[in-house]
Amino acid sequence: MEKKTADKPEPPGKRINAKRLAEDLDVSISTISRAFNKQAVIAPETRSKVLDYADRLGYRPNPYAQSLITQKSRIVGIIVSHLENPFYPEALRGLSEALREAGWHVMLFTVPSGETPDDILPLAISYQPEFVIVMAVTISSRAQEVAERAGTKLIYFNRRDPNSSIFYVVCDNAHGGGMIADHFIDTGCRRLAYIAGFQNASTTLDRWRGFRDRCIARGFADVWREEGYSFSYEAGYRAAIRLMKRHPHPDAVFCASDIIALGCIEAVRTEFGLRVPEDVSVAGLDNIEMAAWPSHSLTTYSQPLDRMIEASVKLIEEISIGAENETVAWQIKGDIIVRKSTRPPPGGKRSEVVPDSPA
Amino acid sequence: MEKKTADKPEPPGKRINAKRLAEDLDVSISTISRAFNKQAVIAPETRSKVLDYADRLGYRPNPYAQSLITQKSRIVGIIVSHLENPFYPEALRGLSEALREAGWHVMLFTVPSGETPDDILPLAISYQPEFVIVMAVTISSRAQEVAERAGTKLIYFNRRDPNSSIFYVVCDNAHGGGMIADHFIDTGCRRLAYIAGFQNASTTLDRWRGFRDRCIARGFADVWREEGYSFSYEAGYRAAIRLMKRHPHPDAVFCASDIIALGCIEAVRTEFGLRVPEDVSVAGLDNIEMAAWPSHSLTTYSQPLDRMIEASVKLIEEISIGAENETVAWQIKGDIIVRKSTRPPPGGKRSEVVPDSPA
DNA sequence: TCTTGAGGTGCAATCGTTTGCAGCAATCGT
DNA sequence: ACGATTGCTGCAAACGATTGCACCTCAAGA
Repeated sequence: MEKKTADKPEPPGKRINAKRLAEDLDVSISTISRAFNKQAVIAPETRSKVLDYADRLGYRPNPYAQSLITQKSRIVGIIVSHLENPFYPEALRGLSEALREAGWHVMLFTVPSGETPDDILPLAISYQPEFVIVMAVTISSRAQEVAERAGTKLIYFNRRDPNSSIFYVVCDNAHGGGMIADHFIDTGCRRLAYIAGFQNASTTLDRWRGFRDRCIARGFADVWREEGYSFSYEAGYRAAIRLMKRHPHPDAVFCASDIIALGCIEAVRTEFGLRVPEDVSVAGLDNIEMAAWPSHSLTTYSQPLDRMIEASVKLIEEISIGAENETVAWQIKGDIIVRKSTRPPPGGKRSEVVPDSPA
Repeated sequence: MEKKTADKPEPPGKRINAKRLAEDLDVSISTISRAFNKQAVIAPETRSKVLDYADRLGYRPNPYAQSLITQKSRIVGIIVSHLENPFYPEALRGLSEALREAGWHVMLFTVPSGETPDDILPLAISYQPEFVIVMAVTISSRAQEVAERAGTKLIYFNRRDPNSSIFYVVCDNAHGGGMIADHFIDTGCRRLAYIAGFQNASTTLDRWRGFRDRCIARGFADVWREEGYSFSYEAGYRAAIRLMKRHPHPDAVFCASDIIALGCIEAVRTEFGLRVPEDVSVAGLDNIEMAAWPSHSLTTYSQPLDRMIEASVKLIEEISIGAENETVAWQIKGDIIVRKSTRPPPGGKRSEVVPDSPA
């Protein structure tokens, strides 16, 4: 048997693999494999010998071979449909980083306008991710079956579907709606209105429910509702125009998202010549970064993004190691953030006194 | 040999594979494979028989086995570092959709603040994507070698590195700078300034070069330059404050990106009580969606995103099929879009007369 | 001295495809 | 009528890892 000296010159071509390392180091392929596997039994000095040499050669175990044999991909797919709403890039970034830290790879699937998540899901599962996070509208039950058959688990992020058993992570939207209602009423607003997003989105519904219920509870039974049909600046702009044509027009508008609220404010100002907040208070929900810009200074209810992300990753990790999980849903409370798009409280105090100038 | 009837009841467990189909249909595994491979020779009726049955069972070839044997992953990694700049979500969405249509899967890698693309690249190539699109700062030459050794090709998007041979796709930033300079000068501005982004980014440099050169060519030799240090609203806000403290203060500011321009406008208005565009013209470059909002109505130079994306995908496809490609770089011209953040031309005409109200 | 066990390593089967090559039946030209 | 061609299909060897099992060595205990 020919004795090999380690670190022999690169034979041309041929991607380097475990076999190559094994030959060079006079060990078996199994040993190479075990050196890379944390819980495998292997002599410490053997492991470091392998790892060092692998490092010099730039060797890493082939992920496809690994996935093939272990039936695990360490891939999480993310389906996102509305990147034009700044909340989603923020969420996407956070999720991507947190998943990466937890050792997952992220595969991205955007939903083109005109298509539904249902259309994309088959594609998303075609690479057999272990999980798919759906940051979008809901998935039909038929599509859910397809995913299940493929062995892919679905998780909703910022969505929930009361009719399905899909795990979800959301902020407490109803609580948010309630807080905004309180704030409006506490600051003397009386003609209250809501601008909705997508009609059937759980976010639209929950925020509306929380808002309206609190209004009713405090004696304001007829809250106006205007459909926005989507979560976008344009939607807010147009819905606000329709809404403000009422007589009397509302003096407080809760928008189903920050980006809707920004469109709403703009319409109120330019189309009706009204002042915000003197004539109309406007609040959103999300607390996107833009909301803090001085030009907007939007009162809003913050989605606790960090904790939502943390919960999502935790959920994935637990399901992944097979812990039969009783917590199928996370609903996390956020905080109201009062800025200058709503009337100041009677006392004149604001929760954020600083004029939000960039630090 | 036992005769199998097609469509037998699901044996429990066991992900279904080509072998299973082959047995059920009394053909070989090769035939199953060929049915899915467009250019394989196979009798049309055999193919449709296989495909139909596969469809009923929900079978799809295992991508890991495919990648393993073919040494191709059909995966494109995208490294993006600044999702808070709305240009990148827009670009990301477009790229993601175009790549998907071309049959590629997209793996997303975000660069956490405090880390560089160099830190992320090893991770990005660990899943052996065939390409990695870098929408971020530049990659060191050491990291480039690592990628090359792993067989992954790098492509810059909206970046270029004159010192490397990495393929890139950018818009004609220098042309953009020149167009803005012309516009400023044509509309009577005389004290011209530039707010930079990241100091060493090619975008910062090229836009500056185009802008300054044209200014000089037209007789305005001393163009002021203020560092922004990053492409963000806050950076623009702060840089504008420093810039406007000059005496005399500038009457036209070209910002290295739209998002910087928005911050700049806000600072000019709130910190100095000046009017835009009456006292100061402000222009950006990118033409992000927000730039068209009535509240901003930003004059800018549009990045031809669609064509840049098209070029990127074409580049990838061509390299992928081994066409030795002479076009290693795409530099695509955009258009100036005059809105209301800059003084109107003497004639009073604007290229966009419509007040940009959401359609 | 012999047995036992622990620690470490190698063998070989396996994951689910692709693809060059060989084989075989049917068709064609002469 | 017969060899050549064409059109399909199957065989079997990869691809590059993981892992249960067997085996070997050496130290400790009896």
